[in-house]
Amino acid sequence: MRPRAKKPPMSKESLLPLLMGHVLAEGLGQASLRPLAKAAGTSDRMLIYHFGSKEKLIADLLSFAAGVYAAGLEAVITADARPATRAELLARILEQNADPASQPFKQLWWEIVGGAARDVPGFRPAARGMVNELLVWLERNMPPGDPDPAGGARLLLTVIEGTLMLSSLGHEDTARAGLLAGGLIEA
Amino acid sequence: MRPRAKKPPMSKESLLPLLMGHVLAEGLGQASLRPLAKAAGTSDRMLIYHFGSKEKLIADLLSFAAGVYAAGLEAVITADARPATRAELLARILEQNADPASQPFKQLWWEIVGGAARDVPGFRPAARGMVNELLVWLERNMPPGDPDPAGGARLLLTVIEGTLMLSSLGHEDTARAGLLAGGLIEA
DNA sequence: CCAAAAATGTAGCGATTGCTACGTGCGCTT
DNA sequence: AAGCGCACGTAGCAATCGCTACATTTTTGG
Repeated sequence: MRPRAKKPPMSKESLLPLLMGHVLAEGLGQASLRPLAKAAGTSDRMLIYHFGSKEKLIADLLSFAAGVYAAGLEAVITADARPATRAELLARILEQNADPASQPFKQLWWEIVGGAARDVPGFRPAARGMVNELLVWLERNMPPGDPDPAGGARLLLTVIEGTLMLSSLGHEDTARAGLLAGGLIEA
Repeated sequence: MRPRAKKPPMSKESLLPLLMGHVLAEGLGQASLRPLAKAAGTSDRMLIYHFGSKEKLIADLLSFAAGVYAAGLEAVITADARPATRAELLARILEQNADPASQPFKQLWWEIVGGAARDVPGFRPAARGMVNELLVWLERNMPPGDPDPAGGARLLLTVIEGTLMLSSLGHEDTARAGLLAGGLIEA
């Protein structure tokens, strides 16, 4: 028998992971239809056919990325025991974030933030969705007996995002020194 | 006398402010040569003539923007008296930053961060230059008698950047709640 | 089994991209 | 005055952009 071509009909759902792979690797700004299509094994013609327009495609892609991000957080939740202090929780997140494997996602994140700041059509809901996801995750995973879980989660969220940004610029040591000085992590 | 045409020969220095105006208004991603040229009252031809290539133009533009940012910080330095506590200093900066007039610059900032994270040719030095500028400014303006000015400045830098990002997404209240819970600002 | 509908390939359109080839006027030196 | 080089305008090129018209195949429903 000759090698079977992929028969399962392509759909938004089957395309989105491939498209996101290309965007993670190449960036959102350089994502034009033809390269995207090639990465997904199709043609620009079919991308428009399935998504209607590039704008809708990007919007779908961003909300898909938000879902992937949320799923990643859930995976961390059940992975290991809950940290006993805020400092431990913060350290764990930052450590996970320092993983080079999460760098493409960080790069994508800044493009999303930039788009959201300029109110590009699908960007703000995606960005807000992701930080909300992180916020409720933090709130649920605050150390037991924390005096102010809601406020503490918001504090951690803020310093996490700040550290994220500084580390994207190669300023991770600066952020770390600040967190140490603030007693937010321990040496 | 008939209306005088502009005679002073155009140069990088005279073009950069106009180019930056366009970039602040329209964004770095949409900055192609012809619109940029129109905003500066020239042609794409002359932009290439003066800057050599678009890449060099963008690099020059970013370092120019970094200079403008630094000058803005210096202006704040001499503007009023030094805050007496970290909380006051932080509050003052965040207040200045909440000014809608600084929003275009924030929008540009995320595009610079995104480019730096992806290591696009002129972006990382510009981004690092700006956060360094802010860092030394903070260090110089820490309240007198602060127990750890260096660490405190780095702590403030981190929470400032985090707050900046959250506020760009419309999450300023979340950041504020976090800073309150952390005792970094006062109600 | 046959027709309607859904899915896909091919080709191309008009616009925009960064950049260049070429010509021209203008001021400066010798 | 003759030459020369800088500063600029005009025109255009090859590549790419998002998208569409049209033809064709594949799937599905009665």
